[in-house]
Amino acid sequence: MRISLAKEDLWRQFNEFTNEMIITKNGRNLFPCLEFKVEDLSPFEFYTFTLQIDRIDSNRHKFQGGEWSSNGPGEPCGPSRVVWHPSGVKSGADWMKRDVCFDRIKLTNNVGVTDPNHIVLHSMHKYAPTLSVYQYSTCDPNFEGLATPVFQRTFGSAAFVAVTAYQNNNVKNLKVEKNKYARGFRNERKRSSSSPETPENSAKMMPQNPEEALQMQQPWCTFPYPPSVIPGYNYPYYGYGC
Amino acid sequence: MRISLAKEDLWRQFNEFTNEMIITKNGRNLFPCLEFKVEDLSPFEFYTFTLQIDRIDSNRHKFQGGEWSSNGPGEPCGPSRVVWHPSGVKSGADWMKRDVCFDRIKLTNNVGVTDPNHIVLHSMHKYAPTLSVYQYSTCDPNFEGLATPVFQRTFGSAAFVAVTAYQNNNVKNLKVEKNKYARGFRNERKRSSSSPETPENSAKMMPQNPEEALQMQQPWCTFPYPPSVIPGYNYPYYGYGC
DNA sequence: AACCTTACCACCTATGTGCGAAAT
DNA sequence: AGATTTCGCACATAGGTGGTAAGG
Repeated sequence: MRISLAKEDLWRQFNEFTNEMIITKNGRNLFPCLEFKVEDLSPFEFYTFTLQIDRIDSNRHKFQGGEWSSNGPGEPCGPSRVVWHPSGVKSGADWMKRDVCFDRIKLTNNVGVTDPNHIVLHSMHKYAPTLSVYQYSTCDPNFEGLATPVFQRTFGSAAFVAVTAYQNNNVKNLKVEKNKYARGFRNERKRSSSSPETPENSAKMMPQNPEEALQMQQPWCTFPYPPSVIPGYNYPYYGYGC
Repeated sequence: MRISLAKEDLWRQFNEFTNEMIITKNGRNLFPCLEFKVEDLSPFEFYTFTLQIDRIDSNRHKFQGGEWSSNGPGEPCGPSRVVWHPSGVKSGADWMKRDVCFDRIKLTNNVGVTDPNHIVLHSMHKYAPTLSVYQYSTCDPNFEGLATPVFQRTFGSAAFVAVTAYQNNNVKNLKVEKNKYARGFRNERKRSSSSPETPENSAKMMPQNPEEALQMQQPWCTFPYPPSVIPGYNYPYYGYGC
């Protein structure tokens, strides 16, 4: 089983500035989208994919003088919400047909939300996504018990600070440049998005060396909930609305 | 198991004029949407839903002098394309949570289409949708053999003539009035959509009496393909695209 | 001619962006 | 006083309508 973050080059560009993700009351998409390239599953075994977004340190952070630094102790970590991939239980052959994409996930700071695709985060705290893969030799719904993932990894190259407004103009410019929905802001000024505004605000969170980066792919605290395929219990509702 | 057509009142209004559905090369939505109210399934049994659109007579039709009449023999009937509901195999409890809606189906006259949600119809021929329900006591993928539906009904109140342009202004006006995407055409003229333009072009296809209508809910010719839950074979691809 | 089909169009709905003033 | 959050906004993408003129 080989699983890697898709659009890794784009993620790396954001990560070099320390990535930021907007959180709003009604929920905001991640950009880039969380998407994974999946290879070498067993074609006739069955799998489910879940994603959670874990805190990667214990601090609150601030952006000052062009760089991120600690701003005292952070909020306590609660359990991370586990989001099932909407496709539910599928064969390995089916999963490998295309990248596994969690593009319905939205980030929010509204603790009251009920939408299972919304993930509540604390602003000015650091996070990274964790992908878990569970395997079943059948999709028999009578399956009981708690599964242990056959694969689990936290992707440090997709780490970010949750914010309610962009702090680093380099990150903002790169979002405007790469996200098609922000096209309306591209030619407002002669943008210098590829050249950092201040030289010192790059590469604060992740080491440039990919080998070192791999060492960092561990969340600071996690409370994973193993998925169950018992219908109605923690079952993914990504309905096909009507 | 009780299954009925949702939005029946709206369907009835169209049916009184003889309903029409536009077909295009790239595929056109049905309006109203095919949607079914489902009650009294066994909560812990598993079900799949399929829909097909069957010819309900053997003729070609024409709209002349404000009414539909036969226009000679119709095209030969091929097998109706069976469209799985995108939710695949779900428990009765899950299915009953909301109406079962086939809103991704599109109608086309392009025989070369590959999209599994596109249904190819002949213009100027009459059709009605048939819903089939299959039941499984498990969603074990090793299940083999051809299933017999536990429920199957052709809904005559949702019958229509496939057309490339609306023939009956009463139908067109009702579509404009009821479909939110046609709002731009509502105030072009003082519309009289509720009052038929010609008195004689109503109620040609379905009897007004609900009891008689029930007798008509049989397709003229069908070639249903029972669904299989073997992955990869005729498996619904309503992906969660990315 | 008469009938039917096609391609492009204006006008909708719905939703994803960052902006910037105002509120907290 | 300063940092952070909220809200309405203009401007994008994406896609669903029937109209209309031209084509078959």
